[in-house]
Amino acid sequence: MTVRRGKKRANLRDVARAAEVSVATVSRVLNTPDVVQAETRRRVEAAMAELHFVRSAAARAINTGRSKILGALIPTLDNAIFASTIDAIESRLGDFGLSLVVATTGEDPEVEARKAQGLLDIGVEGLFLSGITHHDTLHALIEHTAVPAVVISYYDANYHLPTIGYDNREAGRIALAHLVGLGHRRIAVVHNPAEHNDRTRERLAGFESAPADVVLTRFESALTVAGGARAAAMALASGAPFDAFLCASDVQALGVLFELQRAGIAVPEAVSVMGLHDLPSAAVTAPRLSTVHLPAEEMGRRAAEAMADWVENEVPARPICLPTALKIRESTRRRGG
Amino acid sequence: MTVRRGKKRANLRDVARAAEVSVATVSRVLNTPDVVQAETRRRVEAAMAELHFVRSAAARAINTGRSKILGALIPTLDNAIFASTIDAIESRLGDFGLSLVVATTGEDPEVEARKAQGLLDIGVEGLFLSGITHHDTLHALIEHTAVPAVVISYYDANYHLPTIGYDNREAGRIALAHLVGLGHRRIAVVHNPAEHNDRTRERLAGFESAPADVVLTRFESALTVAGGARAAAMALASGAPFDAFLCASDVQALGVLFELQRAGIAVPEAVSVMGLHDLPSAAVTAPRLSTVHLPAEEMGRRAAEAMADWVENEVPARPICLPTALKIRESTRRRGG
DNA sequence: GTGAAAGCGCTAACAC
DNA sequence: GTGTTAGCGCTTTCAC
Repeated sequence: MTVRRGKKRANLRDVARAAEVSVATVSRVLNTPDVVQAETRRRVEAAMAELHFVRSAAARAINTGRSKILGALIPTLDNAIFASTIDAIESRLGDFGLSLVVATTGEDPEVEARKAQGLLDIGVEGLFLSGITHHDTLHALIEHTAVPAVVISYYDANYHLPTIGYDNREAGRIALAHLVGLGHRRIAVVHNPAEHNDRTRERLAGFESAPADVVLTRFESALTVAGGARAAAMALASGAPFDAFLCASDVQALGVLFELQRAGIAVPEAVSVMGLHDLPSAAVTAPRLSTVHLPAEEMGRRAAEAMADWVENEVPARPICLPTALKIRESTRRRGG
Repeated sequence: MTVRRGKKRANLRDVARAAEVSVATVSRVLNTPDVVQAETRRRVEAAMAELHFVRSAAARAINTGRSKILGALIPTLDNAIFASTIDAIESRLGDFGLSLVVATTGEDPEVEARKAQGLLDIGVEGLFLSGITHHDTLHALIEHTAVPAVVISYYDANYHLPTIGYDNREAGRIALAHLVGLGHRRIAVVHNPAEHNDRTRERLAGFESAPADVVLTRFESALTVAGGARAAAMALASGAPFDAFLCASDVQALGVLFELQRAGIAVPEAVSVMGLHDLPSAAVTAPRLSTVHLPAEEMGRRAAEAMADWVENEVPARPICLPTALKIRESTRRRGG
């Protein structure tokens, strides 16, 4: 069934007829205007305006083999973590005339594989993936369709797909080292479930670089502000004394900050709190959050550029490792200092 | 598995040839499987699997006139405000086999109009718009193309496009009334620029419902946590005494909370802080934020459903006004109480 | 139940 | 510079 909404819209032939030229000429003013005589072009443009002509993306795509649409698979949008990256990807892609459709996976590999199929069904030319942990089906899909795919938020030069991100383990190490350097020994580690999340797994591995006299106690909860608060409450309820809270993400660190304040525990006087990510709001909390900066925005931009180069010029993306940086603010202090 | 030579992927004809049937039959097993004889269908399905057949969305779209893609124009993704709504839209749309491509406008009407054109160029079947303030070009575009468009985050039954949202002015009124009912008279209003933002404008209008003896002083800054903090700092620096901070959005309220804490001003003992939106984290702050709940998620769901009904069954969306609700938590208290 | 064939709206040779 | 025309991959009558 062909759906006709209101007045059927004008097509190339209609414009050609109105401008008294051939469809080829109309197509030319659309694609290579400078090759058309000025006067002819003017007539065609007038006709297009008159008829409110909008070229059919589908027909265009079927001929060029290009949809100009890319797909991104991310765990969730409802969380500041991916927002700035997606924002950067979308914005940079726009500079190349490319669009982005984002699909959320809820961190479920099966959902991810299913949505990837859906993305391919609508004709995306390339895929942005988060991390390297994926369902076999997705891997097979990428291999069979040979669709350009780049991994973000993770760096591993040896992965079979190009990774454009940062070294999560190193970031974890830096955060841990900062705390240890401050003399903290009894550390509460707050993190989200790592089962399907390799970024978290790597950060936790980085935390494990602690010297033998440092005691790490893990508290796991959801990757939300509320989750962080809950984890802090669990740590407090455990009765164990902690010098510092080390969070696998700023989002949870925010929750930890709130919960400690609620409990009347002064940060950083009584306990230090360390984040990891450097969300925009991390610089504004009270106290301002010490954290490890992750170049989320630049990563998005670089990933978009690499993808554009891939789909436009057939240059496959290459791994990029972006540097992270320690941000010492107010939420961490020398033990007993 | 047969590896195809060249980069060309299998098409209907290839599958038909492999299964020794006609393209029509292959098309049938794709669209109306039950009308095909079981054995034939089995052969076709085997051939499709063997060739890793993926039907071309473009070719499909050109025939059906349907792209199954919708577009959303939102100010930004880098801000919790739209995230849950977009998340809900995307998710609900998925239930109807529809995809979403989101474009960010940075709250610039010209950018919005340009991106809307871009969305139409890639063939979206419908548009989600934020608020009712748009560039003339966009209005003209919507009228000429007759593309289904629904407005979210706003409610106005008389607007020429269906609005699915809430009454921002009423929400503002509720927030203000709560503060006034608590005995507050000197109120610092923290808000983002309202120039291109009718939601904000309406909320401010709601604030103006204050009795004559209430004094409202406005502090404008960016719609971010940092912006809220900055506005609070300005209010504090002004030297004027305030009973309460009334924020046009929770995002800014978070910043206000942080700044007040930094300044050593107890909330709600010394001053009340009122938000508007009820972000997930509002329930976790210290103190927990009193606010007016905006049904962001339900709005996204309802908007998606209305849009699906529109593009699938040609029933135009109708305005929906979702109720807001006062959430009294810990950040507001009776004056001197 | 299945096949043949006519398009859908556009691009890209190739001709003039 | 411009026109003619053959497809692109699929859906959809309409025969059989």
